[in-house]
Amino acid sequence: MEKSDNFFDKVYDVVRLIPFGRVTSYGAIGAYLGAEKSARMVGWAMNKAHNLEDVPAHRVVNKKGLLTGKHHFDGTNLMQQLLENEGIVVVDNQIQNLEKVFWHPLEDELS
DNA sequence: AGTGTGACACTGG
DNA sequence: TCCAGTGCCACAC
Repeated sequence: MEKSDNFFDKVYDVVRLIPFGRVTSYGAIGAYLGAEKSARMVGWAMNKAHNLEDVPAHRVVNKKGLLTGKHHFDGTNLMQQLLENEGIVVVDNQIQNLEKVFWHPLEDELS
């Protein structure tokens, strides 16, 4: 444990930094890690992350704002429910007003 | 050491 | 905007 799989660990860290009522994309996280082209890897990281309660994977969606990973959650609409619970409007597994709820990891550093 | 895979992103039609 | 194909990189076996 505590292998600190650099890549994965960073992904988890970024996801945890996602503020309430905001979402981000795999690509954005990948870019933050310096692996913009490895967006797919981010999704894989989430695959393990969804086992970790510390990582709000429901706040991570694809660039289209589509809840691609909701299929991996316990229930069926659990991911959507969680997002709606944060004030995010989701329709047909797609986030509405994505521009408004979208959060950029790098932007957080700018603070 | 090699193969398969993946919750994506991008480009072309 | 949507559909299909391609690239991409790192992990798991």
